[in-house]
Amino acid sequence: MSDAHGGESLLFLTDEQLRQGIEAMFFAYRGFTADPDRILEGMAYGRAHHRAVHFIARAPGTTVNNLLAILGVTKQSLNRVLRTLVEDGLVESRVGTSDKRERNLYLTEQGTALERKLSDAQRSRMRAAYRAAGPEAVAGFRTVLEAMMDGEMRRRYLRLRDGRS
Amino acid sequence: MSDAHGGESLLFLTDEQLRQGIEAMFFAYRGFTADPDRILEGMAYGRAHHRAVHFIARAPGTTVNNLLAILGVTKQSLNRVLRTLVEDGLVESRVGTSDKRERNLYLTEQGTALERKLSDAQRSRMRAAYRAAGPEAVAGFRTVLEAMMDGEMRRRYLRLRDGRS
DNA sequence: AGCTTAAGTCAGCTATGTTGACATTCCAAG
DNA sequence: CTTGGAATGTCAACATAGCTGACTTAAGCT
Repeated sequence: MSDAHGGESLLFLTDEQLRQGIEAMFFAYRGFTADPDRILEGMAYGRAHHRAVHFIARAPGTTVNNLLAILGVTKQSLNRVLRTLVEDGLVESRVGTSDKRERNLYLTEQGTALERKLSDAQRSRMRAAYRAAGPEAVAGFRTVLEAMMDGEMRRRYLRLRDGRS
Repeated sequence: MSDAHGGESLLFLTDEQLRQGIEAMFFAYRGFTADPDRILEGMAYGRAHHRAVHFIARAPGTTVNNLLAILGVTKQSLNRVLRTLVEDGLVESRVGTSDKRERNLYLTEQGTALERKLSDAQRSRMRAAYRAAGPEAVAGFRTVLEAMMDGEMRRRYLRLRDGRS
């Protein structure tokens, strides 16, 4: 238990420190989603559309099933979002080539434009935070976040990150 | 646009790095809320109840208005949550002493029990992540999160953190 | 041929957020 | 003392985004 942090105080593991971390996550996540949310309000879209568009941009040609697993929602929930995106011409759904039961999802030019707009806003805040915090803080930030993920989600995250999608 | 990666260690500011940070936030937040969510499902409560109970435990006697500002929701939305908590005997709402228009909110014994259960689960994951990442990573984690908050929320967070609540 | 899988759909439910309108209570300023 | 405004609470109506369950269609596999 009391492992070798070589004389380190373990003060960062007190309940008080943990609670501060919890609250930091809560408030930071609000900031994290604030800018895209602002862009989306007034459009007929919400955070769910943002997430779908993000991961389609991230892995073009991804299947519905894969997206379901990444987003962790039911197909009914995703389908509602996806349908509006396809109807509005932001997403294209092509019948799979090898397996025709599958649908491969792609952003249209219009979809790409929206994705870029949302992503620019979110990256811009991220960049400001990273710049203010410095490279070492950023490395620590990533390390803790990865340790906080559920096992299944961590695997998905790493696979995406390392391009083994 | 074509931001100079001027040969230097600004590698952590590339769009690719920022995107990875964004996805890390997304997946980590899922883990962050997973354990309390699991406890709450089946009870008549949800994440909104958890948040209310958390911040009442954090600052006993807080007013409804203060809670509204911290949670960033409308009073109607909070009121629905608060009402069920009061009806179920988890939260006590006392008329303010100096200003009788205000209501001061406190957890009952029962409310404290639920809060502890939720908080234990959430802290436990946090502790595991902190332990795995080490003190320096934790410091960086906190630094980046704070830099990511909106100004108003950062002020609230710091006030809570430093006990100037 | 028959089972499984991928996707999509319909119906209905829940949780959590939103506006808008309004009542009550109380403090404070004219 | 009255009036105006602030803090709180309530009611109604609605939107978003999640859920379950039941079902269809088409395609692939054994």
